[in-house]
Amino acid sequence: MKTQRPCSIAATLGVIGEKYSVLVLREIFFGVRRFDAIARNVGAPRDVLAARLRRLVEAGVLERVPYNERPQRFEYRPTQAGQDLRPVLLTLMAWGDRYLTQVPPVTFAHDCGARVEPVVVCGACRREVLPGSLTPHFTDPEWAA
Amino acid sequence: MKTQRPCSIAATLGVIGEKYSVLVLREIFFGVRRFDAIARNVGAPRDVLAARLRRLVEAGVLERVPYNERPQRFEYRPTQAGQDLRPVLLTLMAWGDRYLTQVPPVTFAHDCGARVEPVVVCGACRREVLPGSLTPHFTDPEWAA
DNA sequence: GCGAGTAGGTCCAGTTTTCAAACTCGCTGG
DNA sequence: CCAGCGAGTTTGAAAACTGGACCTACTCGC
Repeated sequence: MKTQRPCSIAATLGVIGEKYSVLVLREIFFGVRRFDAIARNVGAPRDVLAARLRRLVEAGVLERVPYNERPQRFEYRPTQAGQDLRPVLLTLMAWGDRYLTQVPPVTFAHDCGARVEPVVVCGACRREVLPGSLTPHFTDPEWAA
Repeated sequence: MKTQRPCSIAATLGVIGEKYSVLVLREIFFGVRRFDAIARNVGAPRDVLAARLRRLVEAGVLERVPYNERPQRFEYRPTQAGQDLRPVLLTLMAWGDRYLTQVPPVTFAHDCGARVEPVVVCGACRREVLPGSLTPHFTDPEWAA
């Protein structure tokens, strides 16, 4: 690949950026853990799904654990790193709900009773991160914007 | 494409899920607005970049506005819908910073003075959305997990 | 006026991915 | 014995991506 700006967004996309990877994670978060069920729900070709699962396991996002000996059968579970991708899926879902659908196909109820509308806040001050409120700082000045 | 679960995540990926689309948005958020500069920074082939920009404009995420007549020159600006994708990029970046890099290549200072560590909270109760705290509800029972 | 440079693309041929369907392997249940 | 399931692998054709060359329309320095 050509040279590109060093960036954690690009790095993350190197793990979950290929087609279907995020949808696989969605199924995992819904509790779907078996190859055939994931294939059905995401609509991916089986060879592509096999490749994505391998990649996600290799990257430490999923774990491949046997649930049956003879014949050997495996299921896929999220690791802690996998769990920590949940915010990414929630923000993707929130945007789609707002701009692409009339009726959200899936909603989440939060513990507090409300339907979850995820909001991204600054971990320090707990206020919402608004467009103008951020100043980037580049570690490598060669790539400063 | 095969049938797949109806889902706002998939819908959103239909807009920004192709290779380079998210990196284009990253550049836009850094304030980079011109074709050549975006091409350099994301490392995409120029024809692919042209296709991505067309798609993002068509989807209402970016606007193509002239900044020069004779010769006609255009720049790309985020719409409100585009701005609202910022949380997606922030959560992607946060995950990469945590799991894939030692030194974050880019950090953001928030208005409050702190380095931003984005946290996703429930819009209603303002508490962090934790793994076990969500219950999915499916509009179409055929696709319930 | 002439060549070089800039900006925003398009076009091309070669490589890589993706696709849908068919097939394999090891079992289980009737 | 035969059918079926689960988890993949194989196959051959279609689609997407790749890096680079090229095109158009200017502007600048000489």
